[in-house]
Amino acid sequence: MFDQERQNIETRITAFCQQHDIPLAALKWLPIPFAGEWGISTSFFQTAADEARAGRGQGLPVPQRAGQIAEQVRDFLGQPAGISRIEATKGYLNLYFVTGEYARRVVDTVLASGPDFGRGAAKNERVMVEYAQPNTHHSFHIGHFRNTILGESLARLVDFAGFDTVRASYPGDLGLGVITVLWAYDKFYKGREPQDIHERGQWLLKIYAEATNLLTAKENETPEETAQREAHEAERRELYRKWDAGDPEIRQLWLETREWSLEELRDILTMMDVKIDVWFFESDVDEPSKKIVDELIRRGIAEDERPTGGPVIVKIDEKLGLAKEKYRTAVILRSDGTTLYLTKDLALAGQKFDEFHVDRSVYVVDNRQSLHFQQAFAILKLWGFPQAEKCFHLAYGFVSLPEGAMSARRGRVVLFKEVYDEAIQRVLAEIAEKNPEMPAGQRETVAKQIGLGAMAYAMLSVDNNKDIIFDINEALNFDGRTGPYIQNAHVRANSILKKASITNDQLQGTSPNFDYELTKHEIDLIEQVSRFPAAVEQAALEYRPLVMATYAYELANAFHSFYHAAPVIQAEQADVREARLRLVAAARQTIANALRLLGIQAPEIM
RNA sequence: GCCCGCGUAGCUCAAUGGACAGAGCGCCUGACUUCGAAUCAGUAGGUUGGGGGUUCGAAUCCCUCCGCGGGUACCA
Repeated sequence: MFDQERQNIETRITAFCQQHDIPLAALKWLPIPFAGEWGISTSFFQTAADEARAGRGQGLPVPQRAGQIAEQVRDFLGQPAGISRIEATKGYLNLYFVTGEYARRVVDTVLASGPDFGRGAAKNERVMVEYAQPNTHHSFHIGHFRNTILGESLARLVDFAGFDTVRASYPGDLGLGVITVLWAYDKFYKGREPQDIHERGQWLLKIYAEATNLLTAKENETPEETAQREAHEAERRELYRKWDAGDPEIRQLWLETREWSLEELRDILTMMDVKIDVWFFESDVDEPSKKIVDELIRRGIAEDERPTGGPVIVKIDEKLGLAKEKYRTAVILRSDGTTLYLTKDLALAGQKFDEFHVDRSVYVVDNRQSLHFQQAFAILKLWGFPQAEKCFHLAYGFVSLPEGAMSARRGRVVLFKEVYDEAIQRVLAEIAEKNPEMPAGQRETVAKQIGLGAMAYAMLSVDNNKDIIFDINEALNFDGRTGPYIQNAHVRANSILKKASITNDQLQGTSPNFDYELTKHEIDLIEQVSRFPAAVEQAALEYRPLVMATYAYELANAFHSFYHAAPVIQAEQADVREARLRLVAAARQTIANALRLLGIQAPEIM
């Protein structure tokens, strides 16, 4: 936030080093890691080490020489504008800000920018984020939730950081799993579906588990059972054949049942406030992907082994001249001419580049598919797409249960909707206990905001490449490092401002005066607020919502501490009261912005 | 076999080359006639899986070993 001042000081340090023939290494600036004072810091270890290596050292050990340079620089800089004091210690140079002046500038900037505080400059690059890819004919489970909240948060981050952002969803709507549900529905359950869209989704899941059971060979089957199972299997195969041939009746049934799943998906996305820009279906890229295989064969990238009964393959390692097996050999078309997951992903990527002109493409998909994406990106590169370099698989650890992996086949899944309903119940109970005055009409809305906030934060506050063993009591914890903790900070800030009956216009009208002796808690809070733009930038460039999740907690924590330690409305001096009111407003705004980037709502009361 | 990921406090996790490895939960102490206690302040808890190396400086980078998970030619 104080780039200009930093620039000026950097220029002067560079000049000093040139004068004294010191080979200055690139300056890295960090916040001073000691609470209570506020400033920036850099060190001269690298410079001293470079100097020694070049044989130009003074014969001193590196740490000592670094300390010496730091002291000389301190003396040379004197008292720059906006800096209250400079300290050279243990090879580090610490620059402490004139707190009042910087505090005012931070708070002014936040209040003037409002919801745009922290927004990055336009990057002139288009990013597509692909997430929310559940299979149809199933229900949305807690693993899909991790995927969706991760993708949505990332999309909001890159958008806010200044990228032109396109949100894409790619539901899997074909394959044997889908056909299995169609078969069982048609044979046993036709017309008996529940009307509620979530009940219907769960019902489809039950049918799938049941059908899989019917089609799986058992130990000690009687001959009758075996015959029965084989008859079922033959029916399923026949159904697949008819679907593949485009049988109108089967296609109609397929579209109708697919729509049930999509209705459920859209409803959940609405609850999560996710707005997908582009829908790709696997079935849409099935045919186009076959043409790509032809092209890859023509250009000598793929090898067609079909004449000898084999599939179409790409020997990736060989094509790249790698000795060790890394990408291996990928099959891109079955020997019977039907497509694979990889085939369709090639076609999809082609569409993203050609039709949507994306510069970067991020795939939010679980880490079991890492090899798949490495192969896909390698083939795209061989195919000649320059954007292949900017394709990124955001792999995340899959969500499992204490009793093992979730399995739709076995019906062993934790559904998003079950957890969501439970979350609302728990929040309502909490409200009844903690805030009995809350009007009945508001409770449901607030319960949704808090319940979803807890669920989202539980997913986002863990690094994406870590597996999660889902525990509902952990996910719906409202104390400590959680979504509700951050939301509560927003509510408290809001409550103070409401009680002071101060309007936004009044807040913006005058500039706060922070010329009194600021407490440690005020300085900490202001520092956290000022860090927000950097946190946005880092999270977006590293594709890591976790960075924002961690930041949001630290900001809320600074606010809660401030809240207890520093009276606002009850401040004795009028100027302190005014300044703190504006600081509270700035904190409220920053918390709201941070929550928004995590896909979490910022409630007014709770 | 090979490839990828992970291993940090009792538990769940941060910190990805910088100053003393930080939080939450749990344990124990305190703070509500006070701007909302879904909160705050404090105590205790660590040879960062083992060993070696690079570096002024390593949880972080390199090598090696151990353990766990995932993947590994016609599933997605």
